[in-house]
Amino acid sequence: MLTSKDMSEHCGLKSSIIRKDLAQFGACGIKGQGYVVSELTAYLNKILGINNTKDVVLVGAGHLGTAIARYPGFINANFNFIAAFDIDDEKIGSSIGHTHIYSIDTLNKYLEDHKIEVIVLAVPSSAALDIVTKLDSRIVKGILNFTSMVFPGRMNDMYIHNIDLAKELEVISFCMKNCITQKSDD
Amino acid sequence: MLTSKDMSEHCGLKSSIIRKDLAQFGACGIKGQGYVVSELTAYLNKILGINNTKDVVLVGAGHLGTAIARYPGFINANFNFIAAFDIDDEKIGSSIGHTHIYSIDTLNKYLEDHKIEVIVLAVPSSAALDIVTKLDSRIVKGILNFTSMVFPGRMNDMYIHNIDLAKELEVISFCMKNCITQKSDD
DNA sequence: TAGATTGTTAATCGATTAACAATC
DNA sequence: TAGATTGTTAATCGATTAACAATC
Repeated sequence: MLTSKDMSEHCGLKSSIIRKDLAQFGACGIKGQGYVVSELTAYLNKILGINNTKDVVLVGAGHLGTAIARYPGFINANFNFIAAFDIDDEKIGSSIGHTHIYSIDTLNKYLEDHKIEVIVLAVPSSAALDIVTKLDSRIVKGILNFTSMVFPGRMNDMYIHNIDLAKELEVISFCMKNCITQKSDD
Repeated sequence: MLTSKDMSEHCGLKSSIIRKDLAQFGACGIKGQGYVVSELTAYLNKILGINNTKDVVLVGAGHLGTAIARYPGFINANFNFIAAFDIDDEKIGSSIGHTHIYSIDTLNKYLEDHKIEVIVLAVPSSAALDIVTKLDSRIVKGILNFTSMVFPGRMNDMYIHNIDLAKELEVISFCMKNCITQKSDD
């Protein structure tokens, strides 16, 4: 059991807005008590669309791709790297943990056969555009783009979420310079 | 020369707010003309505190650390990985590009000797807390934390910016589920 | 019942926008 | 000068907050 006040203390928001937002999504607290943790997490996962395990595919098995596939947070968020793809013959046939590495030439067929909706792109930026344009947007609906190539947020009917690691260092730099207390986003 | 309208078309914000925000920071456009690109970038870099090259140190030279040090965006943002530190004897003595890898035991002395204000943390989460608590907060002012260990936004007098790669996949998942058009953040 | 905390309202606050005088 | 776009104002919009009746 968790109250809105508990949550507010953890994340630096006022308790009233936590109650309001949860109510907005229809989450059901118990008056005088708070929120049942198990119900709440299930509810939030459902809102985020991660209530059941989702298979995703890694494209690019270099250092960044390997780090991503091994990143512990993805497992907690119910994401499963079902396969990886690379252009390098040395890597094809090997594995990152339980994730097998296939030839990039077989990517589109794999996506179609396994109905993969989300891919994680960690190839050199020079290769990014070519891969993205060849994707079948009837199959792939979302791309998490770790390359420094910037794509529009939406292309065809695919969501593309651009991650810019350097931007985050700029945030720190700005905060240090201006003595801003960052909102902790626990 | 760039107008607020040009910028608004690129990033999906209204031109009025671009003018307002730039004016707020004191950036100086030319009425009837727009903004001189070179002046504007210099100004924005100054605001972000990245107008001159800043040396940062990488802690953890595994896959993630290596990928980060090689990430092209950091160079553009004037960040220079002056050194890397790892616990693994195999890695110590070798390099990632021009970044030499030293023993983690020498980290704090190095930070002090070189007056390094920002470190990038890419060690296993189990090692994160120990490293952070041993840092000298009179020297280090900012930490970019790529581990899945979550730190408060501020500790002692150090800014800690937590990066959660998995969170980004949740964002995509949510957008796909709710057919939200993401704000592109070019 | 008494105590506690939700869900919701109404009030406040801040951020976004449209519009336009200033001026290059 | 005529055309264009800034910087800024005043109006709008939405998000945050405090407060409290409802109720577990």
